[in-house]
Amino acid sequence: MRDYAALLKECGLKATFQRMNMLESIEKSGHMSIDAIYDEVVKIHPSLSLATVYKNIILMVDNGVLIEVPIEGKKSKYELSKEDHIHLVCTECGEVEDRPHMKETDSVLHTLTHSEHFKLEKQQINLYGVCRKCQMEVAS
Amino acid sequence: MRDYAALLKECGLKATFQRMNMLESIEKSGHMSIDAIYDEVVKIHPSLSLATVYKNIILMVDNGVLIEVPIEGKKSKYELSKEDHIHLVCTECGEVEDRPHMKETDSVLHTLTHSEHFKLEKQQINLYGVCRKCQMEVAS
DNA sequence: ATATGTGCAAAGGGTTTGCAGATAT
DNA sequence: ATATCTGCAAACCCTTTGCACATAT
Repeated sequence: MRDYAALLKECGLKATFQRMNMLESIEKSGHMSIDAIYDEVVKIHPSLSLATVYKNIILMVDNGVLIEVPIEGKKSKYELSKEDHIHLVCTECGEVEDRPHMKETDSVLHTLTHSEHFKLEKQQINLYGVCRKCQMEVAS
Repeated sequence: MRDYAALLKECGLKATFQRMNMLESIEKSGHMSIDAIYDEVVKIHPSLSLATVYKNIILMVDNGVLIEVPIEGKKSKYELSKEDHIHLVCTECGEVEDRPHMKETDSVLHTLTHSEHFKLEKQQINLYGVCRKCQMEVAS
């Protein structure tokens, strides 16, 4: 659990309770949609407005505090910024899990983009499939 | 240029002019948003409805004729189904280019998911950055 | 003290839906 | 001939915006 207040202030954003609670929920869950964030934080802040959540998501993505994870056929989820990693997206339950980004893959992709004269800024690897838990549930 | 009529009939979809023109536009362009598809096809079919485009996109994605390419901060684009490949997404002009999927990467990802007991269905590698053309324009 | 942020309500835009007429098979 | 598809218009979100009040610094 990080120092959310410091994280926000570094970007010139005020450390409001709304924002800190949003970050805490997101970090705890890992990856959340905007609705899920609102549902979670409104429990603590009954006066929270969905508009505030939208505004803050945009601000925090623009400032690099959050990362958007676009997902096929669904709404984007958001996660705290961290070093490159791979997403395992379960097509059954919708859960997203992180896995360490692998050096072999990384170097291959850098070589590819370098030879293309493509100025690589960010990579996003999403693997879609059925997670262990959902496989077991189907079996039972 | 494929046989769009056959492609559609294989899925049990009727080969209408609207659908075939959509597929032709998408294949020609490579990757298109829904709006772009509508703008292109309505030139040929002035009576085309945006609702028809939406309905057909959903149908063709569900039937595996099209693939959705979700993109950070933007609306999804759609491409014809083809074997796995990498997307280079230009953050300046928004263009998406395909690159062959690399065997090294592929085997690493399969190893990873296998060891996780994650039943891999589909992989999606998006590399965001500035394409060659946009780099040159900034320079000039 | 003041620039920012929040909440509300309204506006805006994208997407979906229902239905009657048209079309592919 | 008939199941499917299209186009239209309305409905339905989700998301954004403007503004007055509240809050962090």
